[in-house]
Amino acid sequence: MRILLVEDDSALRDTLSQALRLAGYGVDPVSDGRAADNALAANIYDLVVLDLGLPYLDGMTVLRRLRDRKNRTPVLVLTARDGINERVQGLKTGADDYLTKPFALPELEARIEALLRRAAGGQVRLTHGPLEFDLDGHVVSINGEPAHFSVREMMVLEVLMQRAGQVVIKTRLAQKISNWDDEIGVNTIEVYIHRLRKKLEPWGIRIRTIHGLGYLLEPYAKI
Amino acid sequence: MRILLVEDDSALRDTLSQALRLAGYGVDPVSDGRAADNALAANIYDLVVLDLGLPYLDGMTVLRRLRDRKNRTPVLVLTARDGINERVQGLKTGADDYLTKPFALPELEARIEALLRRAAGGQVRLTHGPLEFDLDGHVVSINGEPAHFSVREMMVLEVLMQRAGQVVIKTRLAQKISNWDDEIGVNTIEVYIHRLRKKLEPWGIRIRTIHGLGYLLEPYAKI
DNA sequence: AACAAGATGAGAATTCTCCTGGTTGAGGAT
DNA sequence: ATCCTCAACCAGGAGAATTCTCATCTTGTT
Repeated sequence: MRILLVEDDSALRDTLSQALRLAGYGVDPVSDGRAADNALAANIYDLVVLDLGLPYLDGMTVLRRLRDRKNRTPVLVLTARDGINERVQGLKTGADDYLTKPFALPELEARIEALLRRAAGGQVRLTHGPLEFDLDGHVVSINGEPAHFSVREMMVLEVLMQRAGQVVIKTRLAQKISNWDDEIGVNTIEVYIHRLRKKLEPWGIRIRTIHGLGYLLEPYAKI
Repeated sequence: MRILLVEDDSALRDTLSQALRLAGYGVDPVSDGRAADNALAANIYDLVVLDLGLPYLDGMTVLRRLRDRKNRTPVLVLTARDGINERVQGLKTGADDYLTKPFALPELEARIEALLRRAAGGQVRLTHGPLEFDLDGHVVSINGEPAHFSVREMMVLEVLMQRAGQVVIKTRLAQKISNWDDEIGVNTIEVYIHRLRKKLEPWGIRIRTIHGLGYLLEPYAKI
């Protein structure tokens, strides 16, 4: 799997490319829009991670030029926290997903995986009784009815579902969900668990507390 | 199991190496990045505990150099909570786990165990007749039914099961359970043994007392 | 028998969880 | 711009569960 990484901040570029290599991808890091455009014209990539604020040639332009060449390579856009409009514009222009900085590295990896899966035609669903979680589309549904869950709620739920029947330690949950520059308190996790319970218990899906350790998604049993 | 401990604060280094030795690991403590780099080039370790703020050679660099040598030894990174962005960006890079200071010693030990298990491949299940203990998932079940055990009860049970049929000295149990600083009385162990017996004897699982020494999980025999 | 070691039940001390409510900040609507 | 809504996060206190000690009783050893 070959990824083109377009990011002008050199520290971040190094960090990301090393992380992605460790995750098993082949990474070509470039630092400006012109280099990205050239690389995309000359090579075939499985995915592009594209920062928007770039020297020489704007990220948005790179994306537009790519799509103009009828190239459907998945593109994951990185935007600054306050680049609200950019995001909307990016999705319109043909980005497949976006992530606002700062983001948690695991989340980037998760989204990359999801995009690659989608591109490969695969669809990944976690199910637990009447509960379904479409990781690609970030959609949760119960009994086929789409249900509303916030981003954080989904993150917690995803971890719990992936380890259903096993204890997930609270600090581990906190780490999975935190951004990379500050960790959230464990109390926050408790609040999300509380909210998830409110939404899930009416459907017979229970999250058990393991005192002193964490939480566990109980195996589903019909009532 | 051989652990390289890289920590420049001498007090913490001593504390940790002592604790890890008590937990049964072979520990090589070093105090700076250069020493760590040399040690890693010359020896094979099962795990590295790596502080990031180091003299002579930065912890992040040690890690990168290690990975550049295609060395996959698990690395657990320790970071200061206030050592904000600079390192925190890179710390998730190539580290297998990380822990922010200050941390509780039991948590460090738990994560070390988890990393070693993961490196050894696969999940660990202890079984003893109808009793099953999934260490990673922290789930104990009897005859397939999940059973409720408190954290401390699990700790004692784990040691007993790992050395089933052999005598476990009481102080070893006490030390497995004790926290950072304060030791607990021997009677406390007796209480937990008592509780375990109450839960296990109905299923024909017996813990024998070896007077003056400790306890022993009897080989399981059907009734 | 006399002493030491262990078992046991009860409860105090400690730790953990749950939940309410409030602050902040982003994004959308007016 | 300004207001509004909603998500994210944290603080704090009531209540719950666990941990651990103590006092007492039982068992084992010499």
